[in-house]
Amino acid sequence: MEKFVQIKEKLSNAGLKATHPRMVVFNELMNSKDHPSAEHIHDRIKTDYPSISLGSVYRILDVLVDVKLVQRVSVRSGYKRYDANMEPHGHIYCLKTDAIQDFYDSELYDLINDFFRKKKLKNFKVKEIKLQVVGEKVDPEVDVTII
Amino acid sequence: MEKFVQIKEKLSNAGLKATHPRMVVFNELMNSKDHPSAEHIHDRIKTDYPSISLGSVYRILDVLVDVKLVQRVSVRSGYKRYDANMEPHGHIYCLKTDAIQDFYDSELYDLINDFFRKKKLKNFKVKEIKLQVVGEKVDPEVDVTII
DNA sequence: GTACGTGCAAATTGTTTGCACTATC
DNA sequence: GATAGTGCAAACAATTTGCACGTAC
Repeated sequence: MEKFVQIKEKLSNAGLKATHPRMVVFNELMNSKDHPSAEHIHDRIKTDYPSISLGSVYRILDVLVDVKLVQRVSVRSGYKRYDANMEPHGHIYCLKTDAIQDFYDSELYDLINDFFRKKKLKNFKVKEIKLQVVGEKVDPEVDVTII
Repeated sequence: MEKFVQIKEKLSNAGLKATHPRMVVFNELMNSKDHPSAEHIHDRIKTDYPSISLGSVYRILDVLVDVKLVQRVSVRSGYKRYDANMEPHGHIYCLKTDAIQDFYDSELYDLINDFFRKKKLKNFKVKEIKLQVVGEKVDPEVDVTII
């Protein structure tokens, strides 16, 4: 699996065995920008790797989340969705299509971080600040863009 | 059910029949500040109203969300949680205890709203902006406070 | 009285787990 | 070769649904 060299390294660095199923799942998630669920990922990879089981996909996603190579995105939908992008960013969630799109804006992130640097939360250790913009795409086929 | 007069009115105004189960569920949620799940609510009200079924609690919460008397809060947990507070506010989520606490700060909300007034999202109609502060309580027994 | 809501139980959906086997280190 | 990971199927948990009965308007 020559094409998985970087992925292999990431897994090893995280202290995980670089197994074939893990590389395939992680690779698929890194190449997806639509924040798929475990079932989505399973569907997509089983063409190339038919023997992979859904249970393993669930287990693999759990360990990837544990070692912080991947994060979960929580939205209204009744299932968990995943994101291999670990840079600080927000999510745009479309109620109509259930689509989740990444949203970057360092200016806004600075604003929010500055805020939490001034106002402190007592009795709480902040790990992460999640920002979700909920609404509806006008044209469901097209991505949202920022002007 | 004299104590439910205001609730009765809210339901009627929303175009819903003011049934006993609906009033009991809505009342319970309004008196909870811990963002309970359907099962939590069912457990809490069945002392006073033993005949109520869990299925009905689910259905009632769904219609209350539909008419915007109640909102869903999405966090990591594997179940849906509800909030009868419809004022704009954020949520503090504790990874250790699974507790959700409301978080008000008009200054921060102004900041974020100003931001989205300037930078527009193309092809997207924003309905709501959700802010979630994820982390861990130091003392799990005590609420988080803002300084 | 009628249309909508409810209780109950069964069905569905998403996720987790136990166990025998396999592959990585 | 030891240990941790996988496939498979069964178990579980949260939520939804069909249907006969009940209740608000």
